[in-house]
Amino acid sequence: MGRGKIEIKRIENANNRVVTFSKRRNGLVKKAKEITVLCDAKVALIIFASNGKMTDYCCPSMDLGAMLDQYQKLSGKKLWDAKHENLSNEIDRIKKENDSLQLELRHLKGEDIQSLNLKNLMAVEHAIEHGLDKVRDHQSEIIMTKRRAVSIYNNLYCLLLSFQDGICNNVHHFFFFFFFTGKMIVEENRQLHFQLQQQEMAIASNARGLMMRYHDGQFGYRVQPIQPNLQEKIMSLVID
Amino acid sequence: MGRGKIEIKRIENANNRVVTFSKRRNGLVKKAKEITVLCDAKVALIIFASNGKMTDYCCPSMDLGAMLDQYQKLSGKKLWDAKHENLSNEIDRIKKENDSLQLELRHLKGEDIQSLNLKNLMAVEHAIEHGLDKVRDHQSEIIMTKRRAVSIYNNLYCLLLSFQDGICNNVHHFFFFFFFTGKMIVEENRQLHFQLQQQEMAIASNARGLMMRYHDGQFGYRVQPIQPNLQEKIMSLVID
DNA sequence: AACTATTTATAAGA
DNA sequence: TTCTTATAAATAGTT
Repeated sequence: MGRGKIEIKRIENANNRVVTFSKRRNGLVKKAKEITVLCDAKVALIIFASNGKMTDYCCPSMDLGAMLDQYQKLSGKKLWDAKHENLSNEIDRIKKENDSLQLELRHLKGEDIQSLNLKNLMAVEHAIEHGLDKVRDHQSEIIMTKRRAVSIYNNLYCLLLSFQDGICNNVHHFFFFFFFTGKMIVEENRQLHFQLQQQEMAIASNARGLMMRYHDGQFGYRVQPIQPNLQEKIMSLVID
Repeated sequence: MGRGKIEIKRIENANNRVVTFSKRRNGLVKKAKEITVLCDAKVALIIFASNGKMTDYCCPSMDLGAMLDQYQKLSGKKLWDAKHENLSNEIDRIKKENDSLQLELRHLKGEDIQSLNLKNLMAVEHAIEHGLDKVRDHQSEIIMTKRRAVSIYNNLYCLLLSFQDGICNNVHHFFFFFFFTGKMIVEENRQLHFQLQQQEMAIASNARGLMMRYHDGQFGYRVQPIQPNLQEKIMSLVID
């Protein structure tokens, strides 16, 4: 269809090739539109020129996504389902992991244990006991740390009192100690105040655990002032 | 291009429409192939007939998936990325859930508790204690059940002995009891045998927990034969 | 981008 | 569906 017949093979002349592409591309899209209208057909057409420029046509009655869904169904070929499948598998894998974590968690909380046999029950018990030990160790650590901090205040306060009482009358020594440790202590005081406040709240809302161990003598501690009647003053120093 | 000019509008005659579709579909595919070869173009073409039948063409130099990837890039339209994104979000959500479960689990096992304050520690401790109570309750339940089962055997065996010893000389009574309970007991015996075997394995591999409680007298139990020297015989009856 | 000689596609009929 | 054929449409080469 033209001045001369042409063989269907790559057009070597670049200019001719581009011109022919343009003409035939228009023809192709026109024919696609025509068959759509004439025959109730659904057509999707994507054309890339060799320079990368794209032209596309999709029938108005169905969007490209739906066309491609249908294509996958009818052809059995997978376009994006492969990628989807990977993600879906990942989801399944994580969900299973999740379930097993949840089951383990419930077991440790003593839930859903009806199905466990004695051996498994004992393993769970062992894990729980181990956890309980560790948690209590850490509680005791925290409390010991606080006790040590309170000690520092105790010592500092006693130093202050000994200065007031004239026991330490070397002003130089006193200020040396006071200024070099004071800054650190002010900061510590602030933190300690916060921690004690938290502890009080904790005790108020969940008194049982700590009280039990307090009475056991396991973690109980008291500030031990060098001068017995100073305890209240020291505590107010710590807390304010 | 035909015997007569036609308007580009739906062909009402169904037969003509189908014939025209067939002809034009072939023409469309042929032209798609030609432009591919002549002009180095990349073409993808999907055609659905009104009856649902599909025809497709894709240039040999690029598969449809790659064509569509390119289409998405150049057009900015999303074909499957939206679905993709949903799945990715789902994965993120589940992973977060997973992390929080894992953290809770580690806390219950006494791991990663350095960052917990005293209040949280006490909540964890409380959860652990509660779980431990439940697990031990269930252990004790299992063991009580076994003890009851062993009791039945004990009674049965004693009945048997009393018959042998002539204490119960009413054959009718004996067989009445024996046959009506025998079938049930044989089945129970089999299950009990299995459970005890498991228990032995559990004890062998994790002796500590049970032994401790055994010595505490918390769960310990013994078969109490009515005739003292029968204990070994009864146990072998139960186990074999 | 237009022109036009020619090829190609296809509508209608068989 | 396929073949035939008259005719419309597409387009290759030219301007």
